[in-house]
Order: sequence, then structure tokens, then C-alpha cells
Amino acid sequence: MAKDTQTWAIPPSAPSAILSNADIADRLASLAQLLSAQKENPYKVKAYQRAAAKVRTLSESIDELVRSDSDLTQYAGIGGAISSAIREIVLTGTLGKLEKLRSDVSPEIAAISAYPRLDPKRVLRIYKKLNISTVEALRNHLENGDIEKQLGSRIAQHIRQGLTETHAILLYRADDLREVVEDFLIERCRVKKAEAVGDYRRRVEVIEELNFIVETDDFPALVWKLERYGGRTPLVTSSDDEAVFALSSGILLRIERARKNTWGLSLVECTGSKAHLRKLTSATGDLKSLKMLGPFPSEEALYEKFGLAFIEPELREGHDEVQRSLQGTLPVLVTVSDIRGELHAHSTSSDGAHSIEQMAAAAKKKGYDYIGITDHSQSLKIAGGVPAEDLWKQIRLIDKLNERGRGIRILKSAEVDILPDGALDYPDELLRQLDYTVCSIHSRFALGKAAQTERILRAMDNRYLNILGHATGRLLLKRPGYEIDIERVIEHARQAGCFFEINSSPDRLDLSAENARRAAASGIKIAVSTDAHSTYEFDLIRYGIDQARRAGLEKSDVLNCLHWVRLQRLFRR
DNA sequence: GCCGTTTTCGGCCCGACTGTTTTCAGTCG
Repeated sequence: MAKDTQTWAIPPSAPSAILSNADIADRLASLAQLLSAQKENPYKVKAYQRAAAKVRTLSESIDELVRSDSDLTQYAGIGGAISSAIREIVLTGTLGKLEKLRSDVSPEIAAISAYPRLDPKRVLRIYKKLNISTVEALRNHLENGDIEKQLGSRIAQHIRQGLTETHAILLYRADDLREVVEDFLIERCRVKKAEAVGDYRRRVEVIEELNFIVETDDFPALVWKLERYGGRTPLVTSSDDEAVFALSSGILLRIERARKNTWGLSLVECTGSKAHLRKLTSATGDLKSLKMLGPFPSEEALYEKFGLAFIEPELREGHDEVQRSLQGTLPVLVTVSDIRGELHAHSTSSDGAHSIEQMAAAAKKKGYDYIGITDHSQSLKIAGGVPAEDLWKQIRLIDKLNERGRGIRILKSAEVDILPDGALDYPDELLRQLDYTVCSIHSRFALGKAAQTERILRAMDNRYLNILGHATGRLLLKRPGYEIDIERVIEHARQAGCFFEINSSPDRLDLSAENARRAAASGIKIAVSTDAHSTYEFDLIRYGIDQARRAGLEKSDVLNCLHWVRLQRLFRR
């Protein structure tokens, strides 16, 4: 459990006079917070928040940039006013506007501003509801579950993230961060080799710690340089060949020293989960003592030595992969290049950014054979849900487009809302005209587990339900999904001939790898879909494939690795 | 407050539903 105020151990060599990017970002975020509490123009509030987030991602030292008179408006989200504010922070150590606001607001809000990630409006709501007035009480009510019980999981999640010292990030953010840190290690720190390992390499969907192994002759010099990453990056712990830093972006950075002739061994040690490594050592013996048996310059060399087949990083979670590696029965994991088409994509007919023709052209460019257009159905007004009569027209339009032949088949479909009573959001005679459907829940998340499960089962009883979209509705780091009895849903899907999807949107990744593994174990094929709302989002398929691989899925487990002809048969119930 | 090749001003989703904080803020994609 994170402590209230954690003071990182900063060795005397650290450049403590220099403001870190995190220090600067915190002040901008605090200002945003107080402006929001004052009911300032919400776009101004957002502008400060965006600028704070931008500052957190930079590896350059903002402090140094200011002192060398660099132009900060080169960064997106930082304009004239915020650039001046940053200059003031760096050169005077304080921000007049922020200090003034702090002295103007109530003591409750002033106290909240020590936690820049908290939304003061939400906190004040909680204060009122629970009749409390301090951050300490807020923390207590969070820990004993009152906040979740009385104000819901979304608010509780927000408070939890606002009060804790480290802040997990989504995998796709970690991808950007990995690139920036790796560049810094190689270009600025001059390490001979660097490779990301740990959860990141296993493609875990939420990252709390970014791990690298590096090859370097001078580890202390590397630590010295990393302490200057982003102006100043606090060193949390260090030893002769390992160091942990607290990055501005909120997560920890762990650097471990590896050596050329045991690089493969280090990769294995630093990539697998604890459960995996426990099982692995039953085949290899204690990994630490393997150094004597080496060299192991590559993972392949190590696996070969112990008669193991190569275990893909995504599988190293401690399920049955070590055993299957020994038996030579590991799955051949699905890859992005196995995907033949997209089964979940939106167009301008509902809330997408591009037309059906543009989406089709982009899908073709990706080498796909088919693309299903799954615009929202009529009930989902907020997302421009397509009225029934318009869907009839869209069906005829797609028929025409397909007649003209564009080198890609456009599938007639819809993302059909599953209504609270389990009915589908279009009449059967219309659904019958579609090539297939994706059916999803977008409302009434709080029905309760039993009712929510029944709702889905009833929807599956409709023969026009083909794929259950984002089955649990989770949004990573924002809200847990609605509660369902996943075992019952999987069993019902199996009997009814329904399929699931892994929604590749980086904040959904729903089904989770765990649920996808269960579904596949029941013999149910899974669509790996992007839910693209623009042509750019087709590339998110990578994240869906990551999770599919973590679930151990092979090409034959994935619906959209099939030719349309084959798929068409599976969709007829 | 930031941004821009249709814009240097007027945008920056948004509209219906939910639920209990009884009058509107939070939420869904």
C-alpha cells in the first residue's frame, strides 16, 4: 500500500537544484485542479492538464530547456501562456497564479491540491456525502470500501489513483515510453545493448514497472545519467547491477545489468512471471547457478540446453507452458499477419470518423480480404446509432459497393445493442439481412451479476447474435466491467453457437487474456477486432493479438483468420 | 489555453438516460 507522503532516497550526487519534469507537471496539474474547482472554462482546465501530461512524457529536462532559452511551444499542447508559466516555475521556483489560487480557495480544496491527479469536484462530492473534510478521512473511507459502496467503482478508482504514489499506465502508453527510454539508454547513456523485459515484454495490458536489461561497462555512470532523465528522476533503490527509478509518468523504471555471454539467461530471468520462473526452475534447476553452466548468449541456447522448446514471452505466466515446452506441444501463437479481415469497425453512419468507402479502402491497404461495418444501433443515441430505416439503406449501399468490386468484401453488419431485457436493438427481419452481428452492452451496467448474466444469455438465444462484443465492458484503469457469470456465458455461447471478441482497443482488451483462454478451452472461436472508429485504428490489432497470444490462441482459434466463405457458414445459426 | 491549409476566431464531440446527491451531475461510445 502506497504511503501518504513518500520521500524517495536521493543520494547527495543528485541534481536536486534542478526541477524535474514531474515537479513542473505537478504544478501545472495543480493549477488545472484549482481552476476546475473555481469553475473556470473547462477547456482552459483541459489545456493545463494536457500540458502537464506532455511534460511528464519528455526525456529532455524542461528545466535545462528553459535555462538555455529554448522554445517550449515546439511541444504540442504548450502555447504562449503555459510556456510563460513554465518559465516562471523554473526561474522563480513558484507560480504566482497557483499560489494566489491556493490562498483564495477553502482549506479543503487547498489540501486536495497536494494531490494533482484528484478531481476536486468529485472529492468535494464525496466529502459532502460522507460528511468528511480531510484527505486522511478520504483515504480511510477508500480503504474500508465506503466510497465504492456509496459512490460507485469509477469514483473509487479515481480516488485510488489520485492518492497513490505510482500510477500504472496502459500498455500502448508503455510502448511510447519504452521507445523514449530505450533511445535515452542507447544514445545518451551509450549502453552497448538494451532490451525491455518483464511485464512489458509479456505484453501485460497494464504496466506498473518498466524493466530493461542493459549491457554496459560502467553501471554507476549509467545510474548517474538516468538520475538526470527528464531533468531529475529520483533513484528509489540501487545496487551494483540493479537500479530502480521513479519516472515522471508515474511508473517505476528498473534497470538490470546483464552480460553478453549470459544475455539469454538474463532475458529469461527478467521476462517470466514469478509463477513461470518457479515452474521453469523445476526443469532447469536454480537459474542463478546456471551462470556456471553457460554461456547462454541467447534464450534459444538456454532452452536448447534443457530440452525445452522456445516459450514465447506472452506465454510465460506459469500456466502449463513449461510442461508443454518439455513435451513439445506448445501452441503456435497467432500473429498479426494471420489476420484476414476486420469484424468490428465503425463509419460516419454512426460515430466513426471515416466513410464506409474510406474504411474499406484502408482495410484493403492492410491486406484484408473483408471488413465488417458495425455501426451502432438505433438506441445508442450518443454514438449516432443508426435508425432501422437507415440501416436498410446502408445494406443496399454496401451491396452496390460490393458489386463494383473493390478488391475487398464489405460485410453488412452492425454493433447491435443488447437492451436491458436482453432483446436486440433491431427487429429480426432486419437482422436477417446482415451477414453477421456484433452484439454489445452499452447501458445499465449496474444491473447486478445475476440479471446481467441473464440479459446476455437471453440475447444469445436470438439466432442473429453472432459475436458478443467487449463481453465485460471493462475500461482499464477507469472502471471494472459489469459483473457477469463468465462460466455460464461461455457455456451458453458454446451451446448456442455464439462467438466472443477480443476488443483491441488498448483500454478495453476485453475479453481479458484469462477469459479468452477459458473461452478457447471450451472450443469457442474468438474474433480479434479493433472496434476502429477511424482508418488509423486498424493498427490497434496489435494489442488484441498481444492478448490473444497471452491467452495461448493459435490461428485456428481466431475467427477472422478464416476465409469469408468459411466464416459465413459459422455465422449461420 | 491551444490550435489551424477550409479557420488567427471559434471550435474544443454530445444527447438521452439514470439515480438519488430532489434538481442536476455523471455516464455511456
